[in-house]
Amino acid sequence: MTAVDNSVEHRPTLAAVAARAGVSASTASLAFSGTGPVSDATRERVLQAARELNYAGPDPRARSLRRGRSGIVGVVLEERVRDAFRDPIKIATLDGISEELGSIDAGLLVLTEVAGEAEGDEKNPVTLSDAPIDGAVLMGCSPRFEESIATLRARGVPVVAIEGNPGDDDIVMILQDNREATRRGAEHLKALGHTRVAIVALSLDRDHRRALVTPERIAAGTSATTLERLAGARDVFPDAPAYTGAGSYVEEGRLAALELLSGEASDRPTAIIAQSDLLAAGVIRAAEELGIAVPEQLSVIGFDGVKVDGLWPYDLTTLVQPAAEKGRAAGRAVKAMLAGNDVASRLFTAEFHEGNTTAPVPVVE
Amino acid sequence: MTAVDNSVEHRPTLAAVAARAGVSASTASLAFSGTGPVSDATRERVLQAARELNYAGPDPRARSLRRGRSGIVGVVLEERVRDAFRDPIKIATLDGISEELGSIDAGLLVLTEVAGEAEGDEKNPVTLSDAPIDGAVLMGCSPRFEESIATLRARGVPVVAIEGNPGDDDIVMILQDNREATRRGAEHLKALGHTRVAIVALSLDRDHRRALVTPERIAAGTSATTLERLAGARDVFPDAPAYTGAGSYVEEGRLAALELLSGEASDRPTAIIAQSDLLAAGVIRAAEELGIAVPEQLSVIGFDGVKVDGLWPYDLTTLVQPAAEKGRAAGRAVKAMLAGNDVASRLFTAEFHEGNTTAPVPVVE
DNA sequence: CTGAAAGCGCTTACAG
DNA sequence: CTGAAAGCGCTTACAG
Repeated sequence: MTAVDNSVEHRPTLAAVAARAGVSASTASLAFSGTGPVSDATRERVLQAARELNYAGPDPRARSLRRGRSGIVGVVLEERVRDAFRDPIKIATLDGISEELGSIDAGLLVLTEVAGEAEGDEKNPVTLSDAPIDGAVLMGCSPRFEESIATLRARGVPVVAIEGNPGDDDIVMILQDNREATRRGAEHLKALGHTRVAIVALSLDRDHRRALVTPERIAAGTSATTLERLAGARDVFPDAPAYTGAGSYVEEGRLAALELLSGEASDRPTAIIAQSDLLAAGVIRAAEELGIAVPEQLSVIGFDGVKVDGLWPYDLTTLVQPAAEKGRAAGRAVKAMLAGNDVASRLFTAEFHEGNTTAPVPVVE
Repeated sequence: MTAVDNSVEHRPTLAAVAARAGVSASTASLAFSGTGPVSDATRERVLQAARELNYAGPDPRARSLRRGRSGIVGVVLEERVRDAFRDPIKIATLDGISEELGSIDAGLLVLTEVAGEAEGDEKNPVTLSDAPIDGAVLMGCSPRFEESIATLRARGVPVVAIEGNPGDDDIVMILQDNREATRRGAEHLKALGHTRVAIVALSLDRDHRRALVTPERIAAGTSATTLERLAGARDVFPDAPAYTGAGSYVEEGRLAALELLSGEASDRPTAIIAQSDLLAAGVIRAAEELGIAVPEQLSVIGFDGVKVDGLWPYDLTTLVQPAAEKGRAAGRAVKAMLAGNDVASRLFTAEFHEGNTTAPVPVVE
């Protein structure tokens, strides 16, 4: 393999370009930024000089210092990249943010709250506390949430939180009607005659345990999203047993469903409310394995409205949350805050989608 | 919802902190950076003053200008965020990059080559040509590849390309033995007695067509990865028909396999080589639908070695590529280049994994 | 261990 | 339309 030379050459500066073009630095600057009035002839002379010197344009570092803006918005993930990006909702949200932040969808600095052993590390000084960001979007609530906000606040960086714990702070939030939406889904099941309903839940906290949900676990739960959706389901089915998966994955849904569907046909649930579409897909897989027909013998309902790849021929009954729109709203909120405007929090509504995975409760003969 | 006040306050400066602590700016700077020797008493005085003034630390923008480094590395995607992140290999690679770039896995600026209508846009000046990045990793080859490299080169930004077209430029590359690895997989099938083998391929170009592969399409193909894997399969099975999916998704694999498996049992393929694990998962789904048992009646082999969520009980026979390691290598390469070292390109090897989706060719009775 | 000075490369009022 | 000047906030040799 060829070794490539990467000696750091001396980059030319705007001053050098200006000198060669025979104009002042101010004029050269104007020629590049397109601000202020410059005669075509002069601009051309400057650009020509730049070409000759192989000058690629103003140094963004200097520009940010002078302008007091870097043009970069941080996206703070609560887990490492690999985990965060397995969640299609997070990706859709990220996509929405980037879309709003510039049609070139650029300028997103990915940061994580996974600090810890960062100390003895090499010098990568880009952390929440010293990244050159103009604003930040916090994705999801987490134990470090408060800390992150405090850090950012102290730096004067505007913050928007997506699905944080409401009332955490007087911070701009992008929220979701998790409880109400789940309740709507549950009512759909009720209307179909279901009474034996079980819940496959997301993680209640950072432990990511696979286990039955108990009142103790609920009391200790830290994930607002999980708790809200759980409450919504139990608004309609107060006694529905719930089992948490170790994450929002098909395989976790499958494992949870295998637990919940293990009983006799006569007393196993006739419907399962999953807290995400991926979990719901796993529930369907488990049902297939056990020879339980969906939706004839088991109704399944999800949450998210993402197209689960490979789920065909099922069209999942679910609550479609406007993930990309939430991202765009977050992006817009950051922009507005940067413009110095007051910004209000927003509550989004998930829409019920009736697919082909729910049906009337089977008649017992 | 409450509106939050975000008036941009006047942030204190290091100079203000120094003044309050009764020391020079130099000393205050030292107190924060931990470089140079400062007496404990002095440092404490500085930090105290900072606390009193609510100073959160040196401004990263000024620091980058002075140091000539921003601490940020750009990751250039060839498509928009939402598409790039549906590929588990890209995510694993990204994770490897971020891991290497700092254990806090921070400092990754996501950029895309999707320019186009960026002109009339609001001022988000963060593009490939003016992002404050110290280095860049190009993820995947693309038509704009050359252009991106040129832009970055002109700026003096060190570039590492993952799976670009080799020989594109004298650029540092992280490559993969796509052809040889696929050939190894094909030879495994041959050893099992298979002769009627078909290929489900990734996209050949940006068209993302679902169609049979023809010599013309190969000649016009721009995706090195697809072409290399195709060549590897045909090294062993020169006449194997190939069908391209519109992307690396389970559903695309399913559709392609439905085409390829449509014939009579007596002349349909007994084995399918898929160019990604997601495609392979789709092939398995299609086989299930058609009542073709895997691996008894159809052997399926993938590429990537990602755990496809929800594929249980299948353990896919595949070529495991070291995606995270490739990312780490890219990260390390960028770091080395920033340190002024010469860096060589690297070629990675995918390892054959024999799962339970391949078996001897069925006996025809 | 501490301070005075220079300067990173640009942009932006301000004059003309 | 163009230029001279100041300064964004910091860090880094260099002296002491």
